[in-house]
Amino acid sequence: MEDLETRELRYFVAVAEELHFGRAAVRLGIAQPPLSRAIGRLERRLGVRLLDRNRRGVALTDAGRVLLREARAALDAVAAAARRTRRAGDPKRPLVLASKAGASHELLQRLLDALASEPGAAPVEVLLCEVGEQARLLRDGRADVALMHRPFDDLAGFDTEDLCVEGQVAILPAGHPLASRDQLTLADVRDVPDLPIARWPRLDGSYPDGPGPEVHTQSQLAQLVALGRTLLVIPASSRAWQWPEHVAVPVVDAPNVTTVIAWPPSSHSPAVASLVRSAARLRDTAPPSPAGPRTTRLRTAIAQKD
Amino acid sequence: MEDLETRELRYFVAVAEELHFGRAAVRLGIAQPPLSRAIGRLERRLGVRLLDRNRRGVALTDAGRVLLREARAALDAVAAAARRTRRAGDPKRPLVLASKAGASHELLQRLLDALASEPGAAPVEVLLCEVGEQARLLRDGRADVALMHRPFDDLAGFDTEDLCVEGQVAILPAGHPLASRDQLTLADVRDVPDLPIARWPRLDGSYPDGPGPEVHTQSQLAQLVALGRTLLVIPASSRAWQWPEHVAVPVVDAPNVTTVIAWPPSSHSPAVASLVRSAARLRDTAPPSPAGPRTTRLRTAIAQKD
DNA sequence: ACCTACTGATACCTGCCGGGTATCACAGCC
DNA sequence: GGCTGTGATACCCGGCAGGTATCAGTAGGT
Repeated sequence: MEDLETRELRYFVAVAEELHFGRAAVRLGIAQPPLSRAIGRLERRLGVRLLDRNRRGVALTDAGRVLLREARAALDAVAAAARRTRRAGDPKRPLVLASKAGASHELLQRLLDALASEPGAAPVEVLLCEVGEQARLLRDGRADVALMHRPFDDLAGFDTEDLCVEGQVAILPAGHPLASRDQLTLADVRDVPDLPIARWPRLDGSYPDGPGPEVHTQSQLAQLVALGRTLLVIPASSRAWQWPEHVAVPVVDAPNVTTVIAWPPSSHSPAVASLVRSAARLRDTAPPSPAGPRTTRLRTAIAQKD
Repeated sequence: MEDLETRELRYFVAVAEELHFGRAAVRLGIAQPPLSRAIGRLERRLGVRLLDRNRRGVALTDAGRVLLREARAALDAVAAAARRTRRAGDPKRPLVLASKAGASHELLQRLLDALASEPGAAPVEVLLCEVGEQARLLRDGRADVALMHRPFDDLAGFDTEDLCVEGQVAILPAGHPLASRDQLTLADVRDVPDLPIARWPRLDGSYPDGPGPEVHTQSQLAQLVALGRTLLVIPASSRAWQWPEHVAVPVVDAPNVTTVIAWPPSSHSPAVASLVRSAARLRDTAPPSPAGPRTTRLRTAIAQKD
């Protein structure tokens, strides 16, 4: 019943992701036989079958799926331990704040300004990342704190503080008929035949079925909109998407999006606590649009550049 | 930069807790020299000094304190991975529900009754534990779901759903003057000279200073109250404490206590989700105290399956 | 049916590293 | 100064991780 080693977990994750011992071994930089042995020993020690080795390839069992999820979390925790310890030893470590590239730009700007003007605040390093990447950065210790968006991002396992609430806009190619409307509903933008919703890859890299184009970066998507191939519904403050060729139209019945500041619950760092306090103070004293209370709806119709 | 092994983390935690290489080695069942080497290698790999080896013993550095906290979390995550995987392989595994012994007894009773009468529900095993133990049981995979109490328990890192809100009562020895009152305030019960508040051990086993008796189990404390040596302020539904020699008097200005059902955010198990749904349904249909203030927030955000 | 290609499992060897014993170096303390 | 107790160092040994070579089963092409 002695507990698992991280090496075994890494090996299992590699095999479970590749579903192929040979490729997994290459990825791990070892030969295939030791990998087979390690997985076999893991199954023996856990007393559970993790993989179905059928004809031509490998499939995960139910227990294997559980271990894949748990092992990823455990490996993240181990990596976070190493990273946070290294950074704790660095006397003038900056705090790392992760934010989705292009999202909540004004909020981030004001937050950084406020921190810069505060005398005792620790320096902050900003890490701009792709959609959904913040959670992993927080979990494995590469970031100390992150700006995330409810209900889009998975906030499970983090402590959070709401910062602001805003509506959503549809981003359309400028020439499209819908672009001339001054407001839309979800029904209007759902199933527009010539503007199918784009598809993002799943964790395993595969794409869901559907008519829309396949994308994996924000720039791709923004360009596809400009080309008149798809449309988006995003929070009003997202800036990276909005090209001159785009038109933003408020979607009145889309669910509101809350920008939150999130941090790992294990964090007892005073620097993180003080950053969160600064962010909350910012929210309470300087609402982004005048006359708004804490939950200001910033539905400012985005000015079309020129 | 290759990542840490769980063995190294276990070794470090042992040393950090014992603050003594020899004793830590005994606890780990190895000799002292390999332990020194392992810690030394860990420090070299992390590039950080973890321990101050001064004259006569060892002290943690700041980085060491960070690693101690992170390593415990990581080891829990690894242990949870093993436990949950084993249980996933067991076809007729019961769900494990952890609850503080003696707390929320009626709620627990009704929950179990409701589950027993539900046709498709998985069997539930109840794990009664000491104060504050639920969080660790959830974190390291020994429990799937737990009843916890805000603001007493640390809910950081778990998903929760509120179940009920209740006031608090003071538990007094029957003969005491205060016991004849029909209600009290916090000012009444604070600093009663002959009934000082009891002291619980900290994580490291030491006790805070103060006049009250030292306790580490609920039964001890209940008996001390019966003996007229201390008093308690606890949620009204806590039953384990209430002996015939006790009198419970409502404390009108004590903060309300919310009983919540909590589960690890990684849990995508449909069995856990259905149990939480049952608990929420129970709350919404059969309030524990008629006309009592209760929260009817149904925020079913349970992730469904993998 | 054959052969072939490709899969993961097995056999066996080797070198490294984790763990053991013996000892050292250093500090406090009678 | 010796004594005691600490962690570090030196050195040896055995087990296990990792390598190569090979086997074994299955799908597919002919």
